Amino acid sequence: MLDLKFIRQFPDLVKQGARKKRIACDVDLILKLDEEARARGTELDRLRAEQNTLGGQVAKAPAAEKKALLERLAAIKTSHNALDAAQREQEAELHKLLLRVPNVPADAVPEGKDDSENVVIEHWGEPRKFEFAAKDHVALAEAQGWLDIERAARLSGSRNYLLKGDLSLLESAVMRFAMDLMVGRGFVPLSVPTLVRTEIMVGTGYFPGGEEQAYRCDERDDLCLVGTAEVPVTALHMDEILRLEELPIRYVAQSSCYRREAGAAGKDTRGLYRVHQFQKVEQVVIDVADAARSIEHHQAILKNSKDLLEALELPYRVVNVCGGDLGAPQIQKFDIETWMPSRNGYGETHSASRFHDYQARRLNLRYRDEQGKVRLCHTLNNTVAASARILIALLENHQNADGTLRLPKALSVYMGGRTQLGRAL
RNA sequence: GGAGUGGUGGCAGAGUGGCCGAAUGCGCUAGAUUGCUAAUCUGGUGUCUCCUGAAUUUGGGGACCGCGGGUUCGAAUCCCGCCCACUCCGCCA
Repeated sequence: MLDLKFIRQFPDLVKQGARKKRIACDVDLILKLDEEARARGTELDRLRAEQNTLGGQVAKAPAAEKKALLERLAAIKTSHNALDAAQREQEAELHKLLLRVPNVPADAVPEGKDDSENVVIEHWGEPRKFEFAAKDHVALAEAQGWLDIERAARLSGSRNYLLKGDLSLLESAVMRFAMDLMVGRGFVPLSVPTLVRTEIMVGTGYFPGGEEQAYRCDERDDLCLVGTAEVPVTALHMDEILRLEELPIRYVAQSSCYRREAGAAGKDTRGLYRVHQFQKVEQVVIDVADAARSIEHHQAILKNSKDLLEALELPYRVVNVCGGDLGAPQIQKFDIETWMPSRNGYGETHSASRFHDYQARRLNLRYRDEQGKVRLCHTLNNTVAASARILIALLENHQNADGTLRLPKALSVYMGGRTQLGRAL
C-alpha cells in the first residue's frame, strides 16, 4: 500500500508506475474520494467536538436548561450519524482501491510487457554439454525409483508428486544446506505457521488479487495456506514498533508452500516444475526506511542465493524483472533462473523482491528512528532454495551417463558422505 | 468439543457510566545533586488522524483501554458477536 499523502503529492509518479507495471489504477478517483472524505471528516470532527462539550454540561446543568441541551444534542447526533454512515462507506471504498494501487517501480526496472522482456544482467557457469542422451528429471528419478507421480495424483490430483528413497533425502539435504548457509550468515532460523489469517495475506500484499492462487480453508476457519514462508515471516512483527537496535532483522525459514496454480492449466504440466506443494527455504530482511540500505540488502540476499547455486554447481543467470512482469507490491525484483537441461533453458528458481514500506504499511510494521520518530520499515525477501525446482536442476545437471547422480560436495556432507546417488541403470 | 476466568500505555497494575488518554509503581529520558558509581529530587515520556501555520518540533480539534457492533445526551466501565490467553474436563498425532 502506498501512503495517501504520497499519492496526493505525486499523482503522476503513481500513474506512471502503474502504467509501467501494466496495472490499471484510477488515481484520480482515489484523490477525489480522499478529498471528499477529508472534508467530511473535518465536519464530523467538528460535530463530535460540539457533542463532547455539550455532553459534559448535561450532568451539571440546571433542570430547566437540561431539556434544551438534550434536544440540541439529539439534533447533532442525527446529523452526525447520517454523515458518519456516508463516511464509513466511502472510507471502505477508498481503502479497497488503495489496497490495489501498485507500488512505484524503481527507475532501474526495465520497461517491458511480460517475462519475455526481462533483462538478463548476469550469468554464472556454463550449461553442460552431454556426451550421452541426457534424461529429464522425471525419467531419471522414476528410473531410480525416486519419484511417483501417478500414485501421488491418486492421492491428491494432478501437479502433486511423491519423493522416495534418496531423492526424499536429497530434498531434506538441500533444505538443510540452505538453512545452514543462511544461519552461518547471521540469519535467525524460524519455523513458522503455514496457515495464516486472511488479514496476513492482505498485509503481505498477496490479497486482494492473489486469491485464486491460494488455498483457503472453508468458512469454518479464516485461514489460508501460504504460498511461501515470506508471508508469516514478514508479518511476524506486525503492529509492533521495533527498536532501532533490533534492526536489521534477518530471518530464514523453511516451510511447505502451497499454490493452486489456477490459470496455469496446460502450462508446465510435465514433472516437478509447477506443482501444488513444495518445500522452500526463504530469507526475509526487515530494516529501516532507507532506500540505499534497501538496495544493499537486495544485493546481499541475491548474493546469498547465488552462492548457494554456486555451491551446488548449478549454472544460473540473473534477470532484472521488467515492469510488466512485476507484481503490484514490488519496487524491484531480481529472478534467478537455473539451467535446466530438459527445458533447454533457464527456469526460475529464485525471486528476490524489494518492497520499500509497501508491506510494512499494510502490516503496520514500524520502528523508532534516532529522533524518536515512528516510521514504517522496509522489507525484502528472496528464495534460498525451493525444493521441487532445485531438485530438477540437480537431477538433470549432475546426472551421469549410467543414470546415477553426482552429488556436489556441499550436499555430500548431508548425505552421509556419499558422492553419488542411485545405481547404474 | 464442554465449563470457567481474563484481555487497560514499554512492563506491572488501578479504574464498574461524565471529574479517565487513563491513578500508582517500575522502566526509559532530560536536568539537579554527587570526586565516580549508587541513591535521591525535579521535569518529560503512547499511537493514528484532521484543520491551521514556513515548520514531523505553531496553535486547535478528533479517534484509540483485544477487535467489531449496540444501548446512552455521554462507555475503558453496561449488552451482543468475534479473536486471543489461561484453568478444568473430554478427545487426540
